[in-house]
Amino acid sequence: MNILEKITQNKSAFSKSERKVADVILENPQTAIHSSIATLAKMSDVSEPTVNRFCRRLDTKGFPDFKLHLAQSLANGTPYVNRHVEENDGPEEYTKKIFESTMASLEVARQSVDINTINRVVDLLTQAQKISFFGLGASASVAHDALNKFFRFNVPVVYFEDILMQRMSCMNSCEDDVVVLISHTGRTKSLVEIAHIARANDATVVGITSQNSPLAKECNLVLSLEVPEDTDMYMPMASRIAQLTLIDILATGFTLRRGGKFRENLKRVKDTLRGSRFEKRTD
Amino acid sequence: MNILEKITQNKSAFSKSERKVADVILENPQTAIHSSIATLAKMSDVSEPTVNRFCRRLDTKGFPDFKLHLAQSLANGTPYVNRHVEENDGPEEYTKKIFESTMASLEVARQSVDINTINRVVDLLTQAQKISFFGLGASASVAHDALNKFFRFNVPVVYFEDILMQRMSCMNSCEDDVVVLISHTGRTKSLVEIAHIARANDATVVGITSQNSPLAKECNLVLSLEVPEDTDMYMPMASRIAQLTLIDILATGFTLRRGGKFRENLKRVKDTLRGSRFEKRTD
DNA sequence: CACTTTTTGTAGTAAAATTACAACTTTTAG
DNA sequence: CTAAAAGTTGTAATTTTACTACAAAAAGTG
Repeated sequence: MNILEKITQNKSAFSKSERKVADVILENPQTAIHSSIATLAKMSDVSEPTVNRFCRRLDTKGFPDFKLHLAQSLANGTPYVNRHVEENDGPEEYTKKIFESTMASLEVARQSVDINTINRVVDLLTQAQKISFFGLGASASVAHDALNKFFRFNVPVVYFEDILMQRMSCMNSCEDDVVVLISHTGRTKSLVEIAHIARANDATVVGITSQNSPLAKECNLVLSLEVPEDTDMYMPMASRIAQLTLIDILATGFTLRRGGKFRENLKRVKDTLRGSRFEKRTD
Repeated sequence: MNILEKITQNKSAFSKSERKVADVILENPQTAIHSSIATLAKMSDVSEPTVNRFCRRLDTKGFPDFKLHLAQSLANGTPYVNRHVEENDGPEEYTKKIFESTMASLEVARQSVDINTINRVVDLLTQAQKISFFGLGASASVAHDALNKFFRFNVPVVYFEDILMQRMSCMNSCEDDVVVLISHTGRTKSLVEIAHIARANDATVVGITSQNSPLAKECNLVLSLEVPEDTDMYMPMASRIAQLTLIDILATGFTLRRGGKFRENLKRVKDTLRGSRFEKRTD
């Protein structure tokens, strides 16, 4: 239980002054653990007992105990909380916030992902005759990335941006074909339709989408990623990073399943790129 | 600096009573962090100042500070490390490793990134007449993603996969145009050439690449990301996640620079997508 | 607007940690 | 072997820190 996340979660349940304390701590947790209750109270512009009450509200025994929890959270490797970028943030602030939010989202994604489903999807992919990756909008670039990875495996892999091409491709799919559909919301109509078409043609449909969405319901298997999306910017950010990481995991699972010989093959694929590059100076 | 290891190491340098304290703490560190100096002194059968001196000898400010260090050491050590996937890893292991490696890489990227350059690139982008994003191979999907983001800003934005199209586009570029080139290695020949062409036509060239690479040398500005790439799989993984995060940062900086009215516009862009989606049930 | 409930701060109290100093060991040089 | 020096340890006083009780203020509620 990361106490920093706990603070952000319970933030709405706090009182006005308690929220002041929360803000100061989230802003600079490293300072917080090295401060006394008096200095922290002054920094937050509240009284000492308020700080104490704040600690108790987080199910700690008191201020020293709270500091211990905080210290552990910081050491835990997850000092990352999803904090929204604000109007007046300078480059330093928003850079920091975006990096941290991304890492926090990855942590959440990691915990929400189902290992068994991953294993089954890897199974399917290794046995597939043809693999298709489709996504629209922001998820298109994720599908694009998946193409780039699986293409190296010398498996027939398909990727289209055009929804008509996607439809036609699915129409021609058959058993032993795997169609991977990527959508954060899982509510993009044409993608749901594609899922339907693919299944009607006996292909196996895997969704990288959110649970219980219309798309998820059309899929044979769902790799759900419950990532809190930063909606302030009206752009998908954290969700597609999580999706990409999932693609990495599937690709890795794929290569591992194929064994050592297969990986030598991958090395050869990479080596053919050498001609297109400037040599690395070996100094 | 794990303090528990430090204790075992320095044990020989301790005095007799200090060693008693060390033993008690090593025996049961979990109890130690929840004890006061008095109880710990009693447990170790020494006086309170001895415990205090013991703490100081470990380069801590005193007993409370020592407890903080101890708490951090007990909190699972350092979880986010770049650990390579191995031959016999099961789904659980490689999933965990990939998530953690990705997060570790983001942490490294965050520290290596230069805020000033980000700020200057954001400056350039906001003032650009036309913005181009080009990348090849794995970086193509990053450029693709950038297109998706900047396209929403109602700025002329260009993206091509085809190197000939890329060349022609750069050939037609002029002052006030910004060309963003993405390449992990910075040694892809055709991308270096494109950089050269763009600069010859007075466009500003921004590289998202590694420092001191041939590409970096051709650029006006370089956003360098020193990310340790997992080469075991012969595929770019962590590097492109870092690149994408950088794109998020640039996009965010862009919107912030444009101010609040602009962001309402973004919301409208997002709202137009609604027709293409199934309604979210509000239950 | 009077009442209750919640929130917040003040002042006093208790506890914990630190310091100064003295007593006790251990070491070492003659 | 012993006396001075250096190092170690504990006692007691001091300071810092955290907590509690209670009252004032603010926010809800009928």
